[in-house]
Amino acid sequence: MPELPEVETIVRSLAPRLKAQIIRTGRYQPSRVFRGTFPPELAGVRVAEVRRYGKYVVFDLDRGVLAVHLGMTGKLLFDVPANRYTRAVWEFDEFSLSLEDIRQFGRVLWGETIPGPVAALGPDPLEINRGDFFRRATTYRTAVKALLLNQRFLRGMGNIYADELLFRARVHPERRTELIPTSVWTTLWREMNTLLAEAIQAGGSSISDYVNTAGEKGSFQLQHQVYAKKGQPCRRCGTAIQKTTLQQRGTHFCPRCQER
DNA sequence: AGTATGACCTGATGGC
DNA sequence: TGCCATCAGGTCATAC
Repeated sequence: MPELPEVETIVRSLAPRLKAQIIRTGRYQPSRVFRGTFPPELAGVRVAEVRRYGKYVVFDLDRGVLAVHLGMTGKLLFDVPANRYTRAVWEFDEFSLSLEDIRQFGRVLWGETIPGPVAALGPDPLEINRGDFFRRATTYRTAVKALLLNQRFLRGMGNIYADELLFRARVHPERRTELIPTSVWTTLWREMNTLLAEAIQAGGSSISDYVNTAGEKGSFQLQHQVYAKKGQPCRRCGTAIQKTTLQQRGTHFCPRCQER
């Protein structure tokens, strides 16, 4: 479910409440989310920081690091009753924090330092400069959308924002990276920054059921120009938006504005 | 080594 | 109403 702007929104609502709080209990329902390894006993351990790392919500504890990926359907919610999709509950003095995840594509990782799979991710899209973006991008030979979805290239872009970015930059999703000129990489970098900033500003995109920890929906879906707009007229040229499949992901674009 | 392809889960939706 | 196929914001293991 959540991509960078949604996770950023979640982290911003989690951090003020959790910072300096002490975990009293952690309870875990056996599920795929844990990949066979549960976190150790965390009772009495203090939360130092909560931050976003790509699409992960990272809890820096006084002892160890808890990293939560929400997958497609994961939610972190305060003070909700348990249900069949509750995978983890952390109790604090004044409130509880629950992880719900219907499809179990999310994951909970623990490490004494940042867990390996998290550390292996590429730079943050909002922190990388133009030169590094260009240098990293041009080391790959693939369809540009596949590059944007590759978390080792950059951490945090997902299907919605890849499609929206490529529309803004007027680049066809299947365009080969080795054929993209420097000027277009510059455009992609610039548009990526404004797109993600605007999406964060709007609290992310709520397509069906995404909500932040306060139960509030984001509103950036109102600003989508191609995602889930199949058949609707392009906002720039009026041509019907097309939907295809690329790497088994629904891919939306304007066939006129985004030529191969 | 880098890239493409199923696999993993459950629920919602749409066509017949 | 029921059944079946398809789709969904993501990664991961395996096959070329």
